[in-house]
Amino acid sequence: MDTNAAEDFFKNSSNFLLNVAVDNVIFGYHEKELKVLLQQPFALDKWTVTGGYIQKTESIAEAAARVAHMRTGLTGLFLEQFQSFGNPQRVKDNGFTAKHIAEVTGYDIPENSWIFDYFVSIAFYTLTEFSKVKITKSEFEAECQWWPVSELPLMMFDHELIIKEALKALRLHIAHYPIGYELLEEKFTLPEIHNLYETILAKPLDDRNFTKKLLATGIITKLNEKRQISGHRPPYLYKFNKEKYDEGLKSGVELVF
Amino acid sequence: MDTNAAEDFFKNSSNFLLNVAVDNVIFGYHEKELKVLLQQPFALDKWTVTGGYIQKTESIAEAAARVAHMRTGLTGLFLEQFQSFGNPQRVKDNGFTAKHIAEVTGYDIPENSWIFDYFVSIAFYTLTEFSKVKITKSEFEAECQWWPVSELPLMMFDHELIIKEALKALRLHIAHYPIGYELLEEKFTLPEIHNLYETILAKPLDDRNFTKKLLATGIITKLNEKRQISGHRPPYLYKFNKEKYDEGLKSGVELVF
DNA sequence: CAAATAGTGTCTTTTAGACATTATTAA
DNA sequence: TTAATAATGTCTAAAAGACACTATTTG
Repeated sequence: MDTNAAEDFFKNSSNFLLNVAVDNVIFGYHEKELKVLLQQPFALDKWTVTGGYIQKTESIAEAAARVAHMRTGLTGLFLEQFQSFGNPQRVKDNGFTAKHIAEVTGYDIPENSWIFDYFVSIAFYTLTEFSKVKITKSEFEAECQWWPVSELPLMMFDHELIIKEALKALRLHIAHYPIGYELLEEKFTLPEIHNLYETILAKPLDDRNFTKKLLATGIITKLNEKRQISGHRPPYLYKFNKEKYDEGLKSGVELVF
Repeated sequence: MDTNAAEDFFKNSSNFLLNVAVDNVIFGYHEKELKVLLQQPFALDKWTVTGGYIQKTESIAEAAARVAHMRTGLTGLFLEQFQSFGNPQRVKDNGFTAKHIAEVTGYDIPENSWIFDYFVSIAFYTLTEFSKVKITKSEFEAECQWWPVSELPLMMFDHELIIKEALKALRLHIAHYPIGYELLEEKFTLPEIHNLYETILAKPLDDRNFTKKLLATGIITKLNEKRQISGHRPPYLYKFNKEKYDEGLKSGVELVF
């Protein structure tokens, strides 16, 4: 998109739905930390979750997948719609004005551009493999990077609330469905998946009871290999039993910790 | 609204958000049956749940409450947002066209009226006292009445799916939060609340275990009165312990049956 | 053999679930 | 005394939760 095309974009929304958009809270797990992918629109000083407008030819789920793909390069993400946010004040921010954006970017944006309208946000969250994500920012973003959910930067609009609610939904989800397939390597150890659960739930889980319950579901299978780690006893590797895992996604697996 | 005002409404959406609306699945409980309030737009032959457009000055929750109040006369309803629905096909229906509506109603509606646009629906459900609802239909509806959820009429758009998903969400909700305050009279008997749970969950619940668990939560209190019913042993009356009930709404009460 | 972490079993308490008899009222 | 429905307790099985020692590797 060149500058003229970009400016046309702000004047004319003809390809997109008005007043409604999607936002994706993209979670990644890395080194015992839960992170979320944030972007900085127009080099403003606040951050937002990744999101985008809905094309007139696509469903809201398709829009969420398309937007997530643009930022991460990943397809086939498991996107879970968890809540919609809408009130006249939610996209008002003193940094998000035509004047300010023009100053920072040089774009000539009409004061009454549709992008400043009341937008209802249909919010999704997803879990992705941190290491496989190839972050691609759009021309409208200054930065796009991972942030630990426990140390978020200053957020624009109601996006801090959106992340909080996404986390709540994720923690509810984890009690009823298997998780981890998108977050761990193909082969992983019990301490690794144990850590993942502890990180997402933000509380310690007794290792004996955790292992007992997880193995009882049958969603993971022990391999005849160990991870090579020096200095102490090497842990066994496991992999997901994809059949049981997918069945659990459909019909539910109680894993209350 | 006179006819001119109505026709202006179809041409000009200026007070409302475009491409996004709210739909309310209003559940009522009556005589051991769970019912849902449906309306018949424009005297067409299909039914929809109650819904409406969002004003530019209100939040989506306020819109849902306003629309529900218009139909039922009730305020302070507990409206629970459970899912949003959006795809380009969802509001296409061969009965829902300018031509057909003009034939049935006499309104002169432009073929390209905004009401035929792609609309994302933010869906809520609520539980109300069947007997206290004073149904008020809008001028755009031929009928508005209760239907048993087990015997729905022919539904327009994706509204049958919306009701199914609302029921799913309600049944999930009932396992984690107290319910019934809006559905029963102030004083009620154990068999009555037992029946309510059986109806919503659509399965029989052992009366001894049901009573044991429900009483253990402390959300209901036994009164020193009995309901006068002739021909057999009269049941004791109970009322909700509003304090415990409200606390349960906030922090959750596990009542898994 | 010391350091570091992996791996595992038992006991207790709580909860869920199955199940049948007695109580009260009006006619 | 019969018909109708209300009220209630016990036993068993399963699950949750607390808890601590042994195993394996490297340096």
